[in-house]
Amino acid sequence: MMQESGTETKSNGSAIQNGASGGNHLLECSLREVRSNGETPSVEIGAADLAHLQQQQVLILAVCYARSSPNSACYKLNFQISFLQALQVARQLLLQQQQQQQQQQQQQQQVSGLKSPKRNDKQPALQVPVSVAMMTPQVITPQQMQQILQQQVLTPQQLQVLLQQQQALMLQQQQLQEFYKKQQEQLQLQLLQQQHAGKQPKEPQQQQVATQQLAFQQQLLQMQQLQQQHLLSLQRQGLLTIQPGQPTLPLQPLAQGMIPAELQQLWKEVTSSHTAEEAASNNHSSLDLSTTCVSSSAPSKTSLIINPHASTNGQLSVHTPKRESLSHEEHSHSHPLYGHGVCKWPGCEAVCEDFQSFLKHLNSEHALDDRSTAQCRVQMQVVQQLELQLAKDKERLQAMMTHLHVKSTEPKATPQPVSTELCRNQTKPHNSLFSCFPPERVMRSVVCSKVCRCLVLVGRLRTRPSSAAGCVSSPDIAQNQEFYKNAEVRPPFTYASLIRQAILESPEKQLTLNEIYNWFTRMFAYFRRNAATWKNAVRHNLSLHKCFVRVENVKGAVWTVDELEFQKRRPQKISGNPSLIKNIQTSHTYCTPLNAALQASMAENSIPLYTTASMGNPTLGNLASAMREELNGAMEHTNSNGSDSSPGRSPMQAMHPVHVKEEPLDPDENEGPLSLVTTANHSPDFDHDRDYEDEPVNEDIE
DNA sequence: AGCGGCGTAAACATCA
DNA sequence: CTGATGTTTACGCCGC
Repeated sequence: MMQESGTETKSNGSAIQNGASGGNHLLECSLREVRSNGETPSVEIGAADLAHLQQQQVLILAVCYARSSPNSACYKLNFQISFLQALQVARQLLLQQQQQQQQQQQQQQQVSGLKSPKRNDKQPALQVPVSVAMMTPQVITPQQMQQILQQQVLTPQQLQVLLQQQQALMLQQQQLQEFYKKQQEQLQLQLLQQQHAGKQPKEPQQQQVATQQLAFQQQLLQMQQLQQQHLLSLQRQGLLTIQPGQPTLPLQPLAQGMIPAELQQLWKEVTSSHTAEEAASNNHSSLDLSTTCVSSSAPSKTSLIINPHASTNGQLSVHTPKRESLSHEEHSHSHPLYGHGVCKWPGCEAVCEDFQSFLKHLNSEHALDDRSTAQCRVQMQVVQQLELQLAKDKERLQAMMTHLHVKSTEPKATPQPVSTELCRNQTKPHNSLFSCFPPERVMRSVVCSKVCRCLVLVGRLRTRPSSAAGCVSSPDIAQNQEFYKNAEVRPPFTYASLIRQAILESPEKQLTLNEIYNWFTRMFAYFRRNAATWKNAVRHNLSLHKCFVRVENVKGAVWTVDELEFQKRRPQKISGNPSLIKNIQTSHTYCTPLNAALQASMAENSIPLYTTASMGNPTLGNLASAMREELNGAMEHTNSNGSDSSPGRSPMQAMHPVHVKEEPLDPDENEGPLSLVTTANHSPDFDHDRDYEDEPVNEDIE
């Protein structure tokens, strides 16, 4: 996500830069025009002209910005910010210019016929706004980034509203711009006439221009008020957070760059809270993403604050007593973790009668510990995935509309990240394994709870798709299938179970080794790297386990599954963990794979936390929330050593008997998860499977 | 602490 | 000789 937004920022920046350079060119040309128009123009005219052109330039920048990459949600808000900043700059320019004009008029009236005094304010008037305007798209301030990040949780409806409002504002702005342009032309004409025709000021015209300027200024004021209302409206909707001490129009922090530490902090803050207050008061704390999240006890909106200097016992020290004294009534209604008398901490839902009790609950139940940290991370991933999902769905919508309304045109071939490319490939026929499922499996999955529904399909990779007419799979099912397909998260299943699944999915219930390889790489993004390692493991498992039988075939050797041996292979005991049993009972099994999946995800991301490589693929919100829910229960049993992110094995084996009882229709279920210990000698190479990349794998076609 | 399951690494053999 | 395939052993981690 960060990479994506960074790219957008970069592209937007270049777009603006182009616009800026174009604006400079325009400015120079206009200057030449003015100069070539006659005699040496007066400085006053030059300054006014410059200011005018600067304003135009700023507006051009905003328009260029607006049209640079219209697909991105980030972009829209980014543009909103830049647009308003540009407007602010334009307004300042206008006021400045009007002051100059007023001075000029006064001087002309008072000292008629005299040459205007030279001013040296030409350079500042030229340079400062331009530099500010050019800086705007290049340097994303922390506040902007926060707004951008927060904005990414918008619903499509909100985005639509935002876009409409933005367009309305742009329309008004354009009208104002035209009006102002005309006015400026008049003014120029008038001044030139004054210069050429003599030293007699023409009062009526000047008064008319002054009146127009006044009207324009009022209009601009209204415009600004409208924008402020717009911002307030956004703020009210929770789309924007404006710091109390900050001007409504975020002009001031333009010169601030975004150092990585700030980005990290912002990311954490945004993903853990909905306010920028703490960012303002804690912007000194640079931090590492590997540090743990801290559950805040502050009564402010901020629920999670990252501060490496904070004490690690959960008693947060970052919030000030002053903030503590903020009215609870004000925050109780907007605390993201409290609503309707229920703690909104993911998976908690503890009933808190009032805000005070909620705070107590928050401090006691959600203090800094392994569980809260893990939940925080999961929440971050959830947000991340939702953002990606939103972007993907928007792209889909665009493609659908394009397809339905512009049938003849070819779909745009926009450059996509590898992950997105893979996602698109899923729609190809040979990758339709997960898009269609036998109806009975779909029905069975519907019976399960939300949590389990994700896991059933994630865990037991589906069999062949039925005919096209039988494709009744719901979107979330297909999406769930796509999770491991796209996210480089280690699947929570053993090699043996995966091999078995691959073989059983084949029409002949037999696969060659290479076909097994291909199945792995096709179904799991995780297995598209470190091929030597996992392929060795596959071979090792095939040889090791008696359940895999090598059969000499005409085409060579194929591998089959001895189901009896496979069932015999695992010890079947359900012991110990009461909460595990509870989980099994309450969730109709299949939940432990989720736990393992979650932990796998965490382990995967704990080293390069939230890299695009590991998380840069869309996945399901429900899976993520399921992971959260599962974590709430599962984390209770993990040891308290936070440094150990290796999942250990969830007791899938223990669940097996229960599962068989509850779902007798399904003989193939999950087994023990893959050991998710991330070994240190994992080579960082990206050894993509050649088979996967070179040939359109389709073992299903016999 | 020991056991068993599992993943990983590696050595080795066989074969095309 | 090389690479794919298959077998085996060793080791460490983890849960029980």
